[in-house]
Amino acid sequence: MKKTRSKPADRARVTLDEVAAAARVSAITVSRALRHPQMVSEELRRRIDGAVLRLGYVPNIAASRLASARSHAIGILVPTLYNVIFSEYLQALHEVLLPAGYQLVVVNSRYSQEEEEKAVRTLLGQRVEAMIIVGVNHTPLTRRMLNRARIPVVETFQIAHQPIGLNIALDQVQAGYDATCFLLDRGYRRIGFLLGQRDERALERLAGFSKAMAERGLDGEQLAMSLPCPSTIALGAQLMASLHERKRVPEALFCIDDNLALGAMQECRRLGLKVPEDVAILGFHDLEFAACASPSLSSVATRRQELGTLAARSVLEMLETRAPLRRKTVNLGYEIRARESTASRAPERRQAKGGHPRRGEP
Amino acid sequence: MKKTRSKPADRARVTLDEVAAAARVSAITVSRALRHPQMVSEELRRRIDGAVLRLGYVPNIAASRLASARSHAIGILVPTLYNVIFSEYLQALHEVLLPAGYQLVVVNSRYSQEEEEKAVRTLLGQRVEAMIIVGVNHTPLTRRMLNRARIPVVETFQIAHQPIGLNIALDQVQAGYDATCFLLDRGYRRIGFLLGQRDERALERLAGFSKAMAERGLDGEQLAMSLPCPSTIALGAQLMASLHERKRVPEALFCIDDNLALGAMQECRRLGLKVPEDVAILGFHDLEFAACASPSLSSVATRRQELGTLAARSVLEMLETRAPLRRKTVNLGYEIRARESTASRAPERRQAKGGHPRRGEP
DNA sequence: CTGTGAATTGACAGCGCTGTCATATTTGTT
DNA sequence: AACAAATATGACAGCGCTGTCAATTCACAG
Repeated sequence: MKKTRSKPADRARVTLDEVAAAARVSAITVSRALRHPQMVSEELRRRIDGAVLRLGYVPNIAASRLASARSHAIGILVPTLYNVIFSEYLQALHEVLLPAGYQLVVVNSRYSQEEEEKAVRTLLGQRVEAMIIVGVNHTPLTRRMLNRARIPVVETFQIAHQPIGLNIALDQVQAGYDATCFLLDRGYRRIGFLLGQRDERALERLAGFSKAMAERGLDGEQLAMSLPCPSTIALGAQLMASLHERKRVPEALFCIDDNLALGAMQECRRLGLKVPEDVAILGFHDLEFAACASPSLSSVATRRQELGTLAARSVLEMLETRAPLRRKTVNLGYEIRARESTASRAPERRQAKGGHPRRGEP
Repeated sequence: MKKTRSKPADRARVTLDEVAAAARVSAITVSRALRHPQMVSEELRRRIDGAVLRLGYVPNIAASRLASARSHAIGILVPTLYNVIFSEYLQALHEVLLPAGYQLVVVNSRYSQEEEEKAVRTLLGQRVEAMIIVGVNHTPLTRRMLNRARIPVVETFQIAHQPIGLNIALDQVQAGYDATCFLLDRGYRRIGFLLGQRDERALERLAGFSKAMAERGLDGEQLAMSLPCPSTIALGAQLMASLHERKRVPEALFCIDDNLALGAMQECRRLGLKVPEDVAILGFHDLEFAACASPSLSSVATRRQELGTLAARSVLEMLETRAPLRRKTVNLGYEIRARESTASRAPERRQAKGGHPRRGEP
């Protein structure tokens, strides 16, 4: 068989050629036997499989990618792995994309556009065949690279004003607005807002909150309280404690997510504050524990698994039809789930409309 | 410059050659300018950087890996992404390995040895330079592949009886045993055990629990209750509800992790059961919310970030010193944190029996 | 002006695999 | 029996980059 493969025990790295030699066939036949078994005769297939097993051959993916100009990889960009939201979303992506024969390359950008840019460069360098990204705000260079790559790009979780490709999202600003109105409609006026780090999605929800408050002549920004930490149950407790300490416990608390909400609720119990009588609490995302918390936690249910599933399916479709540049926004919406933690305050005084511009400040 | 690069607008994929042509230098110089800028004169570097930017060049990593026989990638295997434990662990790995110039390829095996085998094959195919794996039980083929690969291998989270390479862990059986003794020492006798899916680590802790119970002539297995689901707060609530329904609420409950514990605690509140008076509850892992729960949750603190950090640092060291085959077990231990949820039942009778030595510390 | 060594730059040959097309080999058809 | 069609296998080139080593340039001492 052609040029004898050299290296004696070079690297313990068995190559296709060596397998071919062992099976007394050509390299290309081994390649075929592995990728398209039905194209090779039973006899050779057995010989080849035997040699593969015996030698412990593992194909070199770099070589394969280079030769075939196909990476079978899809780039996934998330801000952090340390958040159930994205775990669920990733899970959904896995579920659709792996069975379809794609490999996922997951990178976290740690909430930084600069890291995102680096990650995009890396992923494109790997010649990923598509890219699914959380978020819509990128550096100019990131946008340029993505546009030039001519691969399917999906931006998720936020509505894009200028989508690069497909955009599958929920309207975070509107969700923040609606959730706030939900509280306002139930008679709450002094409404606080709790958040952890001020990432894009948090800021959009906050903007919605502020807008709703402003419309009633209330100052939202003033009542927002944050610490630059991942939003955890412990942080919720801490923020609540801090509110209490400063005697700024509001009538209702809109938390950036259910973790903060649950933490706040637990701290309330500790402080002897009743939920919802003393403080109503509204979360976001409707995480698994919201419904079973005690009192059960009102929340804004989002469909992040569907976000993932839909993003993945769309990518698959675009990859098949080779129509990468579809620009379109799909809004998956959300749903406010009223539970015990936000029972109505006053006997429905929502028609009082104009509202009192009473500032929430003590 | 040499052989004119062909393709007109072939794939919008700019190659090194094209950059080289644009900058009027040789390809190898461009390669150097990008990888070792200090080896190239100021003048050329500027020209090259300009061309790179202008053309939007992104290096083809497959080609680079093939040519250099270095992947700069490290394979990471976890059973699931949907568990904070592993998120924290991954975070730690990222923190050490990325700054060192390595790329992480994270694969989840979904708690299946078969999937793990496939994943190992994939990762070795990518010629990862090291492998960090959660768990110690693998298929024979997986073990063989890992042994043959001659790369640093680290198994984590469980003590390996036959480590492939390095083993960084805590003794899960011992932890389960000690935690159970902790409850027994506080006077609890009817102790239940709650778990979700029966993964390796859960089973080891359960084994420790059963052993401790058996030593006192109590039947542990009988009191274990599980459902094959990821262990979540909601599942904890569900299991607790089910226990209550069947009138099998024990004196104390050892939960496989803090999620189940918190869920159980919340359900207790709902059912009007007092913690710890009616049921004591002990969790595992000391997740972020344990200390701030109300009542605060006793738990067995594990050091999964350190697991990650240590694993990553060791890999780095092995990669540098090229001493891949070190076989060794490092036991990081654990610590039982007694909080409100397991106040002593009887007036301190723990010294009654000198008890079982061995704190978790190595 | 020449020699020396350091600093730059380039030529060349693959890395291990797959796409393409050519070459057997077998089977079926008239 | 002769040929077409289908099937199975192989030869070859090259994917885009980097390791190696040679060639060139330059500064400076002798």
